[in-house]
Amino acid sequence: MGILPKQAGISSRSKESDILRAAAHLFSRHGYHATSMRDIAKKVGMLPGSIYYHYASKHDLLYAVYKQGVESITKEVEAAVARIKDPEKRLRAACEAHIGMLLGSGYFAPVIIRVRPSDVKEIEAGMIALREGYETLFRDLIDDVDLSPGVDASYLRLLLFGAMNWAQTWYHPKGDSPQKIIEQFFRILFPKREK
Amino acid sequence: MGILPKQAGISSRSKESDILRAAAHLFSRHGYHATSMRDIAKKVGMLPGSIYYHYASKHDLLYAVYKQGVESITKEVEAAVARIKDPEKRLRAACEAHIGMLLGSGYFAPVIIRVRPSDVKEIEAGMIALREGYETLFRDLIDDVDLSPGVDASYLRLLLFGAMNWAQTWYHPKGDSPQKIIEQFFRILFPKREK
DNA sequence: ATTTACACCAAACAATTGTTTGTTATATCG
DNA sequence: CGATATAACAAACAATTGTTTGGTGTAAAT
Repeated sequence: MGILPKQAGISSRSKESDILRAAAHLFSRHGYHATSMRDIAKKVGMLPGSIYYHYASKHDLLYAVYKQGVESITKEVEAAVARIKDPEKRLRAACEAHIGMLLGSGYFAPVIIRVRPSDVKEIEAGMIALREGYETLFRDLIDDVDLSPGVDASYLRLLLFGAMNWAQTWYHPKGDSPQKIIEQFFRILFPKREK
Repeated sequence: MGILPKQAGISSRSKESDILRAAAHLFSRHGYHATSMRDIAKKVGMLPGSIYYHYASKHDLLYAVYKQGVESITKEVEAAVARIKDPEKRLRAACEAHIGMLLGSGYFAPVIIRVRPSDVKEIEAGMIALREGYETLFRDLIDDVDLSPGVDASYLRLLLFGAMNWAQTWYHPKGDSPQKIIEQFFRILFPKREK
């Protein structure tokens, strides 16, 4: 014991990442409770019990997916914000990245919206912690924006978050793109005076 | 041990409405798949199989709950809007009613947000139809409002709906009241010029 | 060549799921 | 009263759930 597992070559010796991807796909599409371990195993092409070699339980697997979802969307938002100075443009770039991750082709980020922490009590606290860490990003971004008098920053964040996250329920790839959606939202929230 | 005394008289004719209420409560709190027929039966104080005397299946029961949820929130919104002439005030009253029903003490309306049509394919079409009928209400209300140039009415509706519905995930009774929430939202969306 | 650790298979486990069947108690009505 | 409809119980059903256990093949390490 004590020897770290050798990473032998690049070959796909383990299906761990496939399991994670398949789980993310199914969790994001059908939710946690409507997805069975057999569904996941079938998608990967292995037997249900084999998943337990990599993950101790179903909610452990969800937590791994959820964590990767938060990390990926965090990374994307931070990258989008970098190099931009103007606070409002920073917020807008962050929103474009956020909604892009939620509505895009990836499967991990959508899970953090689709699956509610209260759905899985065993890991509820952990999910909330991850989600709050991510939301802090937006808290900071909004704090830097010059808001109209009387506008509460917290409520602006909740409004914006709600609008974006809810898009998951009505968005269709054939409709407007995520960027177009944010453009429309910002046209409403930050109207530019005629020049 | 208690053999319940037979209650002669008007009171307990049928437990159908109790079933509906219990189902609404559990569906709104835990979602559809995380709620079992046994959970519902237990809450009502009857055996699981007895539910099937009143409802043919679990998704039939959900549909009944969902329908009553839509009907109740529709009724409340229409009542709130009546007698008000000013389009913006009408929209605001509607929103207050909407979010009041979602965050209030009732259990039916929250179900239409908590349970997604895609969660239950057997009744997906029916749920979508009900939901769209309700959203038409807001479509009409927003159409009457004088919007800033460049603001798309559809996107305003989606933004508003998203913000309100998402409140279900962060609202806490100890925090601001539903009315206060709408006040903040409207302060952001419809800023009043200084007079 | 033998051992060892890895990654999975094969099969079962107990528990829970939605649902069905047959029966029974009660209230209403002719 | 007896007949009938209502509304529930009691018990089981087959299927599915998350999970466990022991075995197996393979590739690397000794």
